[in-house]
Amino acid sequence: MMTNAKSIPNGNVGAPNNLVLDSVQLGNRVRDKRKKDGLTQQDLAAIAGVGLRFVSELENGKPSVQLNTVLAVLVALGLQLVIVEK
Amino acid sequence: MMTNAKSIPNGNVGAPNNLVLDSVQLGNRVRDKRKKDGLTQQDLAAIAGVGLRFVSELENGKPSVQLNTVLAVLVALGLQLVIVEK
DNA sequence: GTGTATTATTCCCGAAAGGGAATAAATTTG
DNA sequence: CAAATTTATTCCCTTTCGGGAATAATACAC
Repeated sequence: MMTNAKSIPNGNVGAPNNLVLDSVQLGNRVRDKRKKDGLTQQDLAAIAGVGLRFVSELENGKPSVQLNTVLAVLVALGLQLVIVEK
Repeated sequence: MMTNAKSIPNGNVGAPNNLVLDSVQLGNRVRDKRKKDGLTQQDLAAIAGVGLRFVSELENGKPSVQLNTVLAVLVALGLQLVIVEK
């Protein structure tokens, strides 16, 4: 069942605004933005040109997703990655 | 030979400071930081716990790298990913 | 509650990631 | 320039991604 981590009725699990990032936070950001945009995983998958299964796995923090596919989803949501010095 | 993109004696190919990101820019960021830290690809690979070949491919902008492996390298370099709304 | 939409998970499977090691190519040094 | 170091690429191989489709499990209505 993929070990819960969200389940807060609200939405965003933690993380102030944007900033920092691991695969779980990435998934949460994607989910939040998708919902804010009123999209279903199916919609997003179609727009990004990826599989529905992938969107689900991504949102649930699967660590071994491929960068290009992730980027396709981010672009579809109007999100961008940035690198910062820690 | 992997289609050049760097070759500027200096270092950073473009991109103001940090910001924005696709796999090629990611590779350049990684390379720049590694050199700034005086590390060899071999060193970085060892520190990050990934293969030498992977570091080479990553720095050269291979799009289909896996997120977890990328993150391992970024962490090894003291770098972090951030998501921003475009 | 029952039914419906949304999401999570499974199966099958082809394509590819990525590790180590060896080798080639390129870059740096003396 | 030659020698040494660093980086890029190839080979072999095991593991796994990720798509589609079907199914289960949730969440959301009414």
